[in-house]
Amino acid sequence: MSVLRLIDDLSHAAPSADWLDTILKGDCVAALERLPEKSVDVIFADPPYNLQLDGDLHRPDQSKVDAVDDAWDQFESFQAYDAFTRAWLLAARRVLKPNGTIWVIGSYHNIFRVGATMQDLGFWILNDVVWRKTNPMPNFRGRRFQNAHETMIWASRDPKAKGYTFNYEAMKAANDDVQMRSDWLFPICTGAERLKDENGDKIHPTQKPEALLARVLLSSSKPGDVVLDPFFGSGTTGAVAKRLGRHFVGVEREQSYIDAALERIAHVRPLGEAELSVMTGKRAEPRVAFVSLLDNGLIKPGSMLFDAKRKWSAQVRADGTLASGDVSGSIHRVGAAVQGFDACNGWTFWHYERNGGLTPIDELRRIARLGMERAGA
Amino acid sequence: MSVLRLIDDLSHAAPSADWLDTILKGDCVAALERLPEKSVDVIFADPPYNLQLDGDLHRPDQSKVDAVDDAWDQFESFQAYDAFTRAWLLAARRVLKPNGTIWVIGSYHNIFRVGATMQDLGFWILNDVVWRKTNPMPNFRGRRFQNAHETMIWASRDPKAKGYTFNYEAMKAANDDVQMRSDWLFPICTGAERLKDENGDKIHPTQKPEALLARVLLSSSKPGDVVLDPFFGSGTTGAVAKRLGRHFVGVEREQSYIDAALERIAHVRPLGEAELSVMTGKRAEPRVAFVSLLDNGLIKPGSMLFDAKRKWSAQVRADGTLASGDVSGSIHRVGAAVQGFDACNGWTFWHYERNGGLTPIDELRRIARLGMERAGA
DNA sequence: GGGAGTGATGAATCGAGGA
DNA sequence: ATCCTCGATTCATCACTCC
Repeated sequence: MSVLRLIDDLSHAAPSADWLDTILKGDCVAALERLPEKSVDVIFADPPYNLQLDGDLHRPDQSKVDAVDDAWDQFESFQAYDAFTRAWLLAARRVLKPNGTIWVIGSYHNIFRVGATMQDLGFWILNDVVWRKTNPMPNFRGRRFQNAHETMIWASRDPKAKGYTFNYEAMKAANDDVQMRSDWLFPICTGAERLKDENGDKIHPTQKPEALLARVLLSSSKPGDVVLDPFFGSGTTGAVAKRLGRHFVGVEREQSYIDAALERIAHVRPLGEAELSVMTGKRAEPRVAFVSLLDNGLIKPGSMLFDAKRKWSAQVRADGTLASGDVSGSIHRVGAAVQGFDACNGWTFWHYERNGGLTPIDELRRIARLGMERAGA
Repeated sequence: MSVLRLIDDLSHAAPSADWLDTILKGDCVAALERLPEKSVDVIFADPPYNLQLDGDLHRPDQSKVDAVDDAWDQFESFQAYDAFTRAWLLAARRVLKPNGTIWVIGSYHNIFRVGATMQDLGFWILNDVVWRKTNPMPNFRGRRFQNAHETMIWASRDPKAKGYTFNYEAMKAANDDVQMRSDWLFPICTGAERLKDENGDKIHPTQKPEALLARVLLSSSKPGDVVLDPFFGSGTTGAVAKRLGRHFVGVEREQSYIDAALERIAHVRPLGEAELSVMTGKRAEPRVAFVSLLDNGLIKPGSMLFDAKRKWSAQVRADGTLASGDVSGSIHRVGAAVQGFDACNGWTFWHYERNGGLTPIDELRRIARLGMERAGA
C-alpha cells in the first residue's frame, strides 16, 4: 500500500498530485517554484542559521561570500543571510494558500532577521512560541546564561486572513482545560528517536523532536492538509505529518538526508481516525435559529424569558423575536440592549422557567440539535 | 566637569557626575547626546512595542480591554519604527562602555526588528532571555495561543568584547546550583508594587516587575555600576538599581512619569552588602498538561485508560484528549461525563495498565513534573 | 476576624458566514 | 467587496463586600 493511497483515505478534500508525500531534491527556491501557487496549508521551516557561510549562502548576484572574520564580513554575512531568507520566504509565500500559516524555528543567531523579513514581506505574526528544552546543552565556559530555548514564529499569509486553522478547543483540552500558552516544554531529540548512521553518529545535526512537530501540526492543521517543509533534513515534519494523517512535501538538497528521511517515513504507521479526531467546541456545532424552538414546540409564543438573576425579562413573540419594554429584536439584540452592551449571547443570557427555577435557553438549543442529528440533518 | 575627569572616575569605583542618579527629561536621542561617551556599564531599554491594534477588544463578560493605545506607541510604518530604533540604539551605543552590555525587552510585535537592527549596528547578542509570565492576560477570542511571554535580548557592544560582566556563580547559586537558564518565570507587576494615581488608575501602562529587573542587574552588573534606562517610564530600573547599590540614569519625555518615578525612587532603601548576597527567587508549582505525557512518551496515543474498578474506559487520542463512546474531551471532562458528574479530577480517576494492574495516571504526572522541575519550570 | 463570593484587570496586533 | 447578523470567548491574582 502506497503512502499516497493511505493518506488519501484519511483526507477530507482528497487532494491528489504527484508531488504530494514526496521529497523534492534541489535548491529550496528552485524546488518551490516547481509547485503550484496556493497549494499548501501549513509550512514548517527550520532554515539554516550558520553565519559561517559553508556554501549555503550567496549574494543576490550569486557571487560567493567570504568567510566571517571581522565586523565588515559580519555585516556582509547578515546581508547575504537576509537575501537568502527573503528569497525562500517569497517562494514559500507563493505556494501558501491564502488562509495558510507558516512556522519558522530559529535561535537568537537568526530568528530576529527572519522575523523582521517575514514582517517586511507581509506575513502577519500570530504568535511567537518558545520551545523550552528540558535538557539543553550546558554553557561550558560560564560566560552566558544556558541557552535553553528556541523560538518559533507562527504567522498567517496576510494581516487580513482570519480563516486560518487553529484548533483552539483541542489545545485547551490537551492542556488541562486552560488555554495553551506560548511557551512549550519538550526534551530535545535523543535516544531511539535520533537518527544515527552505522557508526552511531547522528545523521543530522539539528533533528527536531517529533513531539514538537506534533503539537505544531495538531494546533494549526487538519487531517488531509498539505504540510510543506522547505528544509526537510531528516524528515521529522514528514514523519509526523504522515502519522497524523496530513500530506507532506519536503525540499532537501543533500541526498544523504533524503535517503534517511525516506526510510524513516516508510516505517511510520498512520494513526486511525478515532485517535486523530479533534475537539471542535461550539463553533463547529450546527447553527440553530431561535425561531425553530417555537417550530418544535420547545417554547411557546408569549412565554417570558429572564436573565439569571431575574433583573430583566422579555416576551417571546410568534416570529422568534423578543420584546422587552420598548426594545425588540433577536435574542442577542434584546439581551445586549437591556444590559446596555454592544453584544450579547442570547442563548446563554436568557432563561426560561422550569420547575420553579430558571434554565438557560441554550439547553433548548441542545435538545433541538439532538433532534437535528436524529433527523440526519 | 571635564570628560577626562568623568571617565577617570567612572573607570573604577566611586563615579561622580551631576547626571548620575537623575532623570533626564526630553527626547531619548537628544538626551543621550548630552551624556559623555563610554560612560555607562549596563543599559536596560523597554522601547515602545509598536502594537498595531485595530478596534476594541472585549472580554467574554463584555468589558473592554484597556489596551496600550498611547501616542508614544504609534508609528507610521515598519520603516518609521526601524528608523526610530536605529537612532536610539546608536545613541545608546555611544554612551556604553566598551565592555558594557545592553538589554532590550519586547514582544513579537517589535523584538525581531529590534534584534536585527542591533545586529546591524554591531552589537553582539549574548543571549535571548524569555520572561515567562505566571499570570498573563488570556486570549479572549480563542484564536491564538495565550501570549504568555516577552523576550529580552542581551548583547555586548562589540563581537570582540570579552570583558563584560556576567555573575555566573551568583546566578548558579540562586538557581539551586545549576546554571541559570534563558527562560525566567515571574509574575507581571500587580498589587502594591503597581503604581496607581489618586483614582486608583495605573500610572504607567507597561510597568515591569522589579523582580525581573533585579535578576537583570544582579546577573550583568556590579555594585557601583552605572545603569542607563533610555525609556525610564515609571522608573522600575532606577528603583531596582538604587536598591541593589547601582547608579542609574533615566531618560523620559513625560513629566507625569518623571514625577511618579522620582517619588518612587526616593522611598527605596538600598540594601546592605549582606542582604545583596543572599537573594534568591522562588518558583511556582509547575502545571502538567496531560498532552505532555504523550510528548514525553510516558503514554502512547491509542492506549486505553480505565477507572479504578474498570467500570469505564477511554482511549487516548494523539492531541491529548480522551474518547469514550460518543464523549470526548479532556481527561477531566470525559471522566465527569462517563460518571454523569459535573466535574472530575481526571488525574486520579483514570488509570493505565501496568504489570497487569491499574495505576493512576497521576503517577505519570509526578514523573513528568520531576522532569519539569529539573528544567526550571 | 475569617471565609466565601463578587468584581476588576493585565503591552492584545483576538470572527464567521450569509445575503 | 460590503453589509449585516449571529453569537463565541478568559487565567491568575488582587481588592473588596458580605455574613
